[in-house]
Amino acid sequence: MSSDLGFTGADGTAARSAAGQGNSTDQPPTIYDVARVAGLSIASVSRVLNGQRNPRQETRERVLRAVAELGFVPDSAARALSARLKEVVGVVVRRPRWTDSTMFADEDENLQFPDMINRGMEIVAQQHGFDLLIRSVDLDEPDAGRRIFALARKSDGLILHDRILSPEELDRLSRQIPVVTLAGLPTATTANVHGDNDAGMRALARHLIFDHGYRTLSYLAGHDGSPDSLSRGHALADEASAAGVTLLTGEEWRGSYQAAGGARAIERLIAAGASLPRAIVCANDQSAIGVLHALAQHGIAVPGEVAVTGFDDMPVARHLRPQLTSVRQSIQDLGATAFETVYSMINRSPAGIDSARGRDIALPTLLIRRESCGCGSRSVSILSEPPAATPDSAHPE
Amino acid sequence: MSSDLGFTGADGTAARSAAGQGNSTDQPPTIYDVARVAGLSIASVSRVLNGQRNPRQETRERVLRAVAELGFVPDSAARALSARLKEVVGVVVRRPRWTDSTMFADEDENLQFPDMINRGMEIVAQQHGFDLLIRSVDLDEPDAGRRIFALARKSDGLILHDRILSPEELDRLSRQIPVVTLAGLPTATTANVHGDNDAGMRALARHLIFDHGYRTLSYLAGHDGSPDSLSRGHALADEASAAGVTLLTGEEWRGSYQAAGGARAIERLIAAGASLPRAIVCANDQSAIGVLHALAQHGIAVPGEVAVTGFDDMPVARHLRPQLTSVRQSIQDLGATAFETVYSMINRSPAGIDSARGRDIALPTLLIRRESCGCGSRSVSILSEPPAATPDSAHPE
DNA sequence: CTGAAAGCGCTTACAG
DNA sequence: CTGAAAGCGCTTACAG
Repeated sequence: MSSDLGFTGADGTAARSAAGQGNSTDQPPTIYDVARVAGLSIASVSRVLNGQRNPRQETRERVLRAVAELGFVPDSAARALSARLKEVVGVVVRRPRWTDSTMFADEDENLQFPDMINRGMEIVAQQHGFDLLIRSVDLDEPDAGRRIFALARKSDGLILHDRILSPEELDRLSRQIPVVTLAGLPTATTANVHGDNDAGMRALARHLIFDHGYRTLSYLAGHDGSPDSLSRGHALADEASAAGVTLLTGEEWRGSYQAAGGARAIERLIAAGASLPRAIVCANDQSAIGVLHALAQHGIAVPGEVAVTGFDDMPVARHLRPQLTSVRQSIQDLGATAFETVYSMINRSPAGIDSARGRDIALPTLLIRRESCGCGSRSVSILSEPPAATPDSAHPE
Repeated sequence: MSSDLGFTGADGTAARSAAGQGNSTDQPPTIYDVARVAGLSIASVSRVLNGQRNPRQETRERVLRAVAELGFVPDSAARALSARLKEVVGVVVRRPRWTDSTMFADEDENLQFPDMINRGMEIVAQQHGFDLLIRSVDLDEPDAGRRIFALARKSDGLILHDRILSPEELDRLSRQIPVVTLAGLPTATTANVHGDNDAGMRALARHLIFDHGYRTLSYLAGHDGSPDSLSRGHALADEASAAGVTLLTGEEWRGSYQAAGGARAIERLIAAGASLPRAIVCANDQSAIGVLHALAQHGIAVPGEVAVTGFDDMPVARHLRPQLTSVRQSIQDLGATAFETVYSMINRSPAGIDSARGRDIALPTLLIRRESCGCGSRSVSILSEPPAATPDSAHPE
């Protein structure tokens, strides 16, 4: 049991003298060293290690003993080359531009979103013996495309956080290697994973409209062209028009998914003398933080005068004053599911890859009512069930 | 210029029909495809691509054209195997145990520290065409050692955030592959990178003792055996004894580097009826957050009754009430330097590796005076220069 | 300057 | 069940 963990028997010298002269750098042992020590062929060593075609008990033991003695670990490059499996999934994150973060030094928080997703991936990846190769790419980079293709050649599959490739590039890439996006929409050859924006936003919209009775809303969007921002916006617009409620949108309501963008939008509106809606629905929590900040600066009471909501329910949301009403996504699940999806595509079965391709996987979202919408202490107008201050209300499926 | 970026000419069909039948999955082109299209040998293609032994202008052009047409990117596994360079550095992070984070849901913030270091690495890695393979390891994992050796076989070098390996394992590993630690102390075969704990803590200690005149201090340590925590503690003890000031330490002052640990320590002390020192010096900012929290719970004024300081100067430090006095480390530099160090060890020159081994690289730290030490608005007792509320005072070199 | 060939360290049909 | 051999896709001496 103890020697079974490997590396234990390694007195070192014996193994090392066999491996070579190495003074400052010992060459790690190869499968040939193991075969020699075990008195077997490298094929047998390989079979034992990979559990193929069950070898004789004695063979197995000799191999295992030699492996432990030498501390042998197969070289991944050789393994990858011959088995056509690198056990690596590449992850592409868009590097945050430092342009929008002067005002909120903690904007680093924003890193949390992709980082938390990656964390979810990593946990699952590990269970499958995979590692993640995370590469951040700058949108303005001239050869972002090349860098992603290069990453692809280091990986068995790719997960893309953002839209960086042109549709043509994405198409070519996803023909060569399994690709899963978190960026919004599947294509014929890629799968996509996303939070159920539609259901989450509809639940939130109904809560604001019917439970609180707000008649004027605005949508503070995320950055241009973000599919998440778009689908949230659509769902909200749909609910608003169905209920005959006014919804303000447009350029002046464009944010950046960052606190600074939300704050700036509010500052401009106030400077322009615009009158604010009864509730501001933000594309994400970060934007809402900026909005809360700007409103506080101008002494506008939240939720008394203007209600504010977020989306994502990041950990920080419950610590804001007032506590932020938001729509929870299980961020780690997003990552875990994205990984499971590429993994199923990678795993040999060309059937698997074809069944996953083109799929759009929506993960459940949950409306979390806190104070900033008007619930709790200073709730304003409740038409249906009493809104709870605790996270318990589910969205309609 | 436009076609120089690659991938542009790829009408696809021509290349693909050459590459194979592939319906759902196209095989990426290999160097053989490029050679065929260019009418040259694979050796020439390789030379052009790697800038070896300058080939004729025409040869170069033909290769480049074929590469662009096919969208060729070399397979990393094949490259790694034959060139003995993977262009990957493995990074081992200790996975945070979820035991200590019940009370502070935002303890995820703690992830920021290793994440920010990794970010610093990544930026530099990218400049050298390297990627980072980040693997988190659980201390309790029975075969943490094996997982790290396995990571080593996927990498050209390793950066270890924490102490996980036994000294023997670390020794064997670092003989096989360049290893840089961030964990505290170099060995004969590894290099270490760390913030200059000693200078930073001494500057802080002198500030508290001489500028503020505090005569009783305590050191709220980090988790057991942390070299950073130890050297900070030593420096503080040294300054305290030199100045004839009382320093409380010991088991009751042990924290965990996390907010919860700091809060718990204070709670216990108060519950035990212990009287608090004039200033509590915490091993890091997170601990200080917990301490501030606990003191506030008991209505103890900071810095009026008890001063509190941190270490690290995380972004959040300036947003606390009172703003936290701390010792700044450039966290990204820590990562960048760690990478530069492994990189220099990897880079062929056995001279390079031997000169880096055994080195202990200290990065400068900077005392940041804010409110929690007693500076600024409610400063208490100033013996020397007026402490500024802004980050400007340097530590003694 | 260029090409043919060996070799990197594995896995996996193919024989026996 | 096991071994000899081919092959994965590159790089790099070695000839020419």
